[in-house]
Amino acid sequence: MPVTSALPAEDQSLAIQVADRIRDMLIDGGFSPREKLSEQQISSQFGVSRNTLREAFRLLSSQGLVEHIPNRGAFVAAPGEAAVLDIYRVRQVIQRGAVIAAGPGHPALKRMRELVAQAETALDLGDWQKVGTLNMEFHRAMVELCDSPRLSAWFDLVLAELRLVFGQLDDTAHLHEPYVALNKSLVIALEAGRIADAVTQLEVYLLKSERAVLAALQRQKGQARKLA
Amino acid sequence: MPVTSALPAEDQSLAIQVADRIRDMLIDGGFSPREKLSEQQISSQFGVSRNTLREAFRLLSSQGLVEHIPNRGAFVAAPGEAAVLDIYRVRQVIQRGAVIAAGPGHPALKRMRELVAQAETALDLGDWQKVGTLNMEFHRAMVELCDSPRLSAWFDLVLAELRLVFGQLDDTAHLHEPYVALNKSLVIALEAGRIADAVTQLEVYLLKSERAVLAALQRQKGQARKLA
DNA sequence: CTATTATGGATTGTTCAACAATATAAAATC
DNA sequence: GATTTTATATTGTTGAACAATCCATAATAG
Repeated sequence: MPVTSALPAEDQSLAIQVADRIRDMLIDGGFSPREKLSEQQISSQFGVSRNTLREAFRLLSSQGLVEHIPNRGAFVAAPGEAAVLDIYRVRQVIQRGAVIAAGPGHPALKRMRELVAQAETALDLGDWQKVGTLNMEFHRAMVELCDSPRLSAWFDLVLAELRLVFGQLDDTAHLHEPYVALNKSLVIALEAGRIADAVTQLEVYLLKSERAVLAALQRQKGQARKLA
Repeated sequence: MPVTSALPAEDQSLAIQVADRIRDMLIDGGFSPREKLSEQQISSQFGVSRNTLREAFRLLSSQGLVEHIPNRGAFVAAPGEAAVLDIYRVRQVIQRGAVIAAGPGHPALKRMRELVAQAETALDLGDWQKVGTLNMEFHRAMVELCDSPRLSAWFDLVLAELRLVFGQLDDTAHLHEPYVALNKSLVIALEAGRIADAVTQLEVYLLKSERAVLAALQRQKGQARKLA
């Protein structure tokens, strides 16, 4: 699930390798939401120099995964409601474009079908983690319908940011569960060439998903307040 | 015309300031297309250290304006046909989304109208340079119809890359000339709420523009061959 | 006791100098 | 003339240093 540079990690700049590793840790909760990323600590932890680490921070900051405050340092980004609203606005535009661009025999479409199937089995097994990743993969594949490397690459970044939001939540377990069926229905519509139908379904999907994420975020905020 | 960080250049990290300056030079032709950007030379030229310059390169490289080849250094990106095709595919998706999202009283719409008016006067004066910038501003404003900071910011980067293509061309003079009228027509359709009409016009616009750019790029390639 | 102002310590921002690793150019060999 | 070898320059990365800035604590004034 790139976001991370495609190359085999070797013969890539150290800074990029480090950025990839940190990104992974950010996404699967290796850091706390607003945690400060100390240059000294992390550079020694990763065994690289401060300069190299700073290059990595620059990348992550330009991707919205860490917030860089001048003279204060780098912090784990904690996207709030505004960010979620914005991200779903982006998804609305781009994924609608993807659905409209969907040709019937497109390879990405086949991949979407496969991913739905895998998600269904994962759902039966109760492997929520996997359902989540597969759902993300599904939407990544959808954007590939556009056949635009730039669009796909950037959408990856947006999804990474969204995953950062998920990381802030406690009860991510059933967050993706209701959507497997919707995804399947969407694929069927696309394969049948019922574009207008698919667009409607997508809009419904995104709206539902957005609300669920916002609600979960609200709950989280409430709990955080209680603790303080 | 941001792409460049919004802040007043002061109290921003030096690396970002440098990146902004280099970006400006890249866009208005301060460097040749495939020119090598020597760390030593440029760092001394800008009066910053190599480390700081490298941070700037990382940013520009992640924005597609310079190509970073491991152990070889940074080069001015020279987007080719593939990049142009991709960029226009992106524009198709995003700007179509923008037009669809256009509410009648949206401030961005007002700005679009103003920009068209300014472009018309610039056209009369034969100020091609200005016509070009205003055209870019027009499309930037169009994307603001989405009310999405992320989308706008990223679209800026894509436009910057496109401007880099223009920088490779010799005869950019009349490249934007035919489009002022189309822009005006588009605004009128939007203000009248004729969305479907506007979408069609946009598609026509983008197709024409894409073809013109590709043709100019082809010519350029031919000339380059002749010289070699 | 509260509010404000010093003060000291820690972290970031930036530079410099060094060295290893890699690529480019030139020279030497066949 | 083609290939290998040698030299040279450039990048990749590190470590140490210092100025600038922030933060928390202590000192001071009211």
